[in-house]
Amino acid sequence: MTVKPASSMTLTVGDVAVRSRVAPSAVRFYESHGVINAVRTAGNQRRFEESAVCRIEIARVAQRVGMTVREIAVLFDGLSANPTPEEWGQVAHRLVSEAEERLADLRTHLAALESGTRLCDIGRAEPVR
Amino acid sequence: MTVKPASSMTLTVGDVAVRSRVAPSAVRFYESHGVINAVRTAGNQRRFEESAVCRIEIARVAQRVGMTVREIAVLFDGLSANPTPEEWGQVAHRLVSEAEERLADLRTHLAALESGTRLCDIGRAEPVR
DNA sequence: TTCCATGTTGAACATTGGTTGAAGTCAAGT
DNA sequence: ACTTGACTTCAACCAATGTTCAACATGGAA
Repeated sequence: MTVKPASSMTLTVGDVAVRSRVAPSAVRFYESHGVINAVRTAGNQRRFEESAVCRIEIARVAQRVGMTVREIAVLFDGLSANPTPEEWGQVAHRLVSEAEERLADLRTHLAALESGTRLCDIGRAEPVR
Repeated sequence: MTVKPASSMTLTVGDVAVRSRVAPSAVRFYESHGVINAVRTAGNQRRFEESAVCRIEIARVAQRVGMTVREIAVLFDGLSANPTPEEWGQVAHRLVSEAEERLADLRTHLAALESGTRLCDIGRAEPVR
């Protein structure tokens, strides 16, 4: 049983840029940093999978929750050229887990600062007795 | 009824650096960007409130969830020199809300990408019939 | 009152995440 | 075959978030 490539590596830098609403320079930047992958044509031009668009869209929201481009590239590391919904699901899960962990850290630290032994309001003004 | 200042503006850059576990250069950086406030001694040296330590500690965890130094400075904008626990609580709440909003955005976008009309797995390989 | 650890400023450097521009190549339509 | 828009690389630049260095000032302890 064979599979049909179904539009494999057809998108140019400009195509990806338009579809993911980022500048072409950003598309090249993401490729050079391993967020997306490309093959080259005989004439040395990049060609991307449709999945590159998705990766970029995910990368943008991931950046908003504090992930670096490097971390995002690692997140996408084992992802195949044409990821299955299950693969996307795993990536999404790892991303949400990471973001939840950071939010939990935020809450923990804030709680510690507000009520812990080393609390924020030490040395505050007190009524003179 | 008067209040006792209780260590108002006594901390040097080095004191704040040690207490908040950042470099002295970072303390100066945060002051220059409005994350913390200082008064100057007659000899032009910075003096900080204890609250500066807390601001920096909050700032560090806030950065981990994607907030910029500028955004953090805005968050601290109305905060008094010696904030009450209520003021800290408000700041903490605004911070957590912002982080939750970003996490919600992340979930929304991921859900849209995974299952929406403009889904990630369009053009995927299919068995040849 | 002198010492020197710590403070000050300013500029240069580093890293991350890109954008812009120059100079040249590719490819798609006529 | 030519034109023209989109592609290529490389380098310079930008903003954010700091660090480091030089040159000089301060201030608390002996």
